[in-house]
Amino acid sequence: MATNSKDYDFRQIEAHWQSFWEKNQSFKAVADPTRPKYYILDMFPYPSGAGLHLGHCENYAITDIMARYQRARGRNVLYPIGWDAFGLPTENYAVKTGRHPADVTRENVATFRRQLKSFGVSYDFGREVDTTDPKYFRWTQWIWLQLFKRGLAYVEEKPVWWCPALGTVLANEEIIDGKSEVGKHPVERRPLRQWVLRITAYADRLLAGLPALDWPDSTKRMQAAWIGRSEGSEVEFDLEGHPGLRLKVFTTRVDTLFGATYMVVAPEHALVPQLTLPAQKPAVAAYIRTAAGKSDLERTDLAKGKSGVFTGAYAINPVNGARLPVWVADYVLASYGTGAIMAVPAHDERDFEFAQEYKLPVIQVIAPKDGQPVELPFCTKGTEVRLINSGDCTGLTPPKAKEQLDRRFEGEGRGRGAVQFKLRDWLFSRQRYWGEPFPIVWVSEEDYATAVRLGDGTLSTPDEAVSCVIDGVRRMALPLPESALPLRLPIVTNYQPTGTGESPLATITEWLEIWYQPASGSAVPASQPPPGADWILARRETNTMPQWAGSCWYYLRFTDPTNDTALASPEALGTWGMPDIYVGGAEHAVLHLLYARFWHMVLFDLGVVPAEEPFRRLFHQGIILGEDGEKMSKSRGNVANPDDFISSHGTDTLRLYLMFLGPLEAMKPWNPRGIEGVHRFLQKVWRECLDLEGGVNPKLADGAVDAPETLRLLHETIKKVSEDIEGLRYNTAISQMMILTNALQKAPQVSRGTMRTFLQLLAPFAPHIAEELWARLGGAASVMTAPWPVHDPARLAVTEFKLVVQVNGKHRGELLVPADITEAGAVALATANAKVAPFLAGKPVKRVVYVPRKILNLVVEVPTTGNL
RNA sequence: GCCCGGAUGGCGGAAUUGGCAGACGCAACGGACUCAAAAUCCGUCGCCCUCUAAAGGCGUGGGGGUUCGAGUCCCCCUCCGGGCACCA
Repeated sequence: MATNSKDYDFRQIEAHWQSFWEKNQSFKAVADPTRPKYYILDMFPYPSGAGLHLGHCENYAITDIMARYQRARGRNVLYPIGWDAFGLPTENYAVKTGRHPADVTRENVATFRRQLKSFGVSYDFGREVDTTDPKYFRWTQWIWLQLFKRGLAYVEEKPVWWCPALGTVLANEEIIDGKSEVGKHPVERRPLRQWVLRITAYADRLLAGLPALDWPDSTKRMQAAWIGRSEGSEVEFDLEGHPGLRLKVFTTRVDTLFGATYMVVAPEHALVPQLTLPAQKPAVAAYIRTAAGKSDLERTDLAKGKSGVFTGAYAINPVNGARLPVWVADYVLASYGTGAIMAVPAHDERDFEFAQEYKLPVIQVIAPKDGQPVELPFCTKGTEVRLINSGDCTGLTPPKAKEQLDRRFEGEGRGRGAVQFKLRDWLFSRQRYWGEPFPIVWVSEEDYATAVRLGDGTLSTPDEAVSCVIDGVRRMALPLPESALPLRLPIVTNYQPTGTGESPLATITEWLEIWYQPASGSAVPASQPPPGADWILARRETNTMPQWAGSCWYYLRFTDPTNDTALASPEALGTWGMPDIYVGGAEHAVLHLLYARFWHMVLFDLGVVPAEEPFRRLFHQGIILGEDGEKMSKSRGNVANPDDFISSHGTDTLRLYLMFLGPLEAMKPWNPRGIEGVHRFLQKVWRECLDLEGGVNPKLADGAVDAPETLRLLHETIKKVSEDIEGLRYNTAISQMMILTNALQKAPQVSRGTMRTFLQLLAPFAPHIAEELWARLGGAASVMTAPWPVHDPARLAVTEFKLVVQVNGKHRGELLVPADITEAGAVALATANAKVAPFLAGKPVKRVVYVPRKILNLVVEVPTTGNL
């Protein structure tokens, strides 16, 4: 079964075992109710033309080691891989070359698959999924229909980030410092019709689920901050001269209401036109125009200072009747809260800055309990401060005052306690070709009503129809019947952006303008005669879904990748469930992980998945930097290519070295010289197993026995390697294996069993050499099928230990003492010790600190002589 | 500005609950083997003082503290990395 190479010929050996695994389908995951399952997931790779880089290798080595370990532990492991293949780079490449993105994708995937196999990763390639495969995106579209049906998808004409250079709309997260993340092009605002998902409806649950997750704390904190839950109050202010009209604000400091000296509304606030006095109209209009033209970067640039303009209107403070001038200023965001605030400059830094700029009054209403004067703005709240100058609230603590005011306003129908979130709804469309088409058509109101009536509940229509105005006509979004999925992309010959903001799909008239049969979802071009009476004129949606869509649920598909009646069967979901561990970069801490949790919760509510949270345990591997300590990038020329190392040192060496570099979660620089060290380690393992002719090393002869120290070290190593794999501390597991190897090398003889046990420990990390040596030492079948060794606690027992003796906390000597020595016995030995005694001479021992098995610290009087 | 994480030999790192700082590896140096080199093996390898050694002193970014004892805990500061950034 093994090769016959005399020396460590890793090229031959690695190829041999890779084909062995392939032939034996060693990694095929088959449901098996007799064994506990273990589902290991990598973050979904985008198959770029550049191929696998070291970051991928790090990620996949981590999970592969876990997968091989869990298999050896008897778990039924599901360890799949697939391709998040929609997306901009491929489309951009197609634009440049005129080739179909699907062809480009196929080639890139083939490269990735070949590289992964040469890396020796134990994926079940039989379960590959590809987001661009209609069999897959059929279910992406299906999930979207469920969101649509539940009223979680809607259309809005909204100003979005438009990048002229890319010819596309970008999401906020794709813009870094006011430039496109891809290519660093300038961006501008442009209103376009967009699909939006109502993720805010799940804000509370997305936040509430976080604490129970076994995720890095920093990631949980980032998600919590992104969701941004904030408790406060809503208060409605009457407006002078506008009976019946009220201005509603959200504030977290309703307790400072007596200190409000003006109001601010966002430039986009709906009441601005109504409130602005004729004399102020030109100034306000000019201000709003300027604000609209500003980029988010300019608007949020804190260094620029605050600007605003007075509308001429006054609001009335409900607690004291004070007249509060209403200003328009862009430091108040239309998209948060009610888009309007009460300004309390004494107790808010932003309001204070604005009040200084425009000479508005500042009234202090919060003071320290002890009445000490403070510098304004004074933003402290809590129970150490009291209200002043606040009418009947004077003397209360802020929490008490909030309670009292909320209750009072609720009684008056003018306010209430309220919660706001920073989280915004999710902009879920792109004006691109290479994405999932939306499974809806736009139809007239009459046709919509008829279709819904005849559909009799079979269509996934929401309670409240989604509509928009296209070319001046009101159109309704009519979902395709589920039986008509997938809705495929039409073949186009030109992938260029239209430049109007619409996707290239808008130029395919034959596909776009159709006669449509609502019951079947069938379509023919509108240029032809209608096939029947129940066919209606319709227009397709030209937006496509963003890349996030396919990656929101792929982990479910892996459990049942070829199912064509459901996204996955309940049985498959029952067998494999959710990933037991999910490994990928921290750059996805917020968006991908939040979006996927959102979809998952919706699917949970639908009864499709059995758990509310998709990813119970999450791990982020650290970034591998270039040799220069900078991020690897082509422009810096510091990119290390995994293929080079695989051909020069073998994949076992590369895997082992990547894992040995340092803690898996740490950011660490790549040092190509260090790879020699682990390569030498594997060479040494080879030599300890085999002689120069490739036969079994004579020191492993039948009847060879291990020294007791060797056995103890072996069991220590079993324990440490097992625990370190579980805890993802691979670097220390590897050093422990090196320590054992060094000891085996020095031992005159080693039992065959000990060596084989060691090879089992090595196998998850360096599987090819472990298989080879295991077979050459007479191991049965494959090393992977041997059950994982278990350490024997009795072997770890020691009869003696080294006791460190300190005097006044300083290391003064060490003694080899029996394991069961008493404190008195230890003190007696220590005081008699030649190294320790001089430090005790003539000084009585004041105190003895004895930590069994560790240290003995004798505390004596320190002579307090004046001179040193 | 706010919230996190980090700083240990020439280098990557170890020390998981306060108990021998520097495991393991790289680099370097000395030796063995060799005609020679590579490979391999044996050894040295934090800094200072010292002819060498013995012995000692100092030492985990800086300063202070708690403790018999601090890389580890507390307070202050510096630098590096990540995230958020007018969210009322």
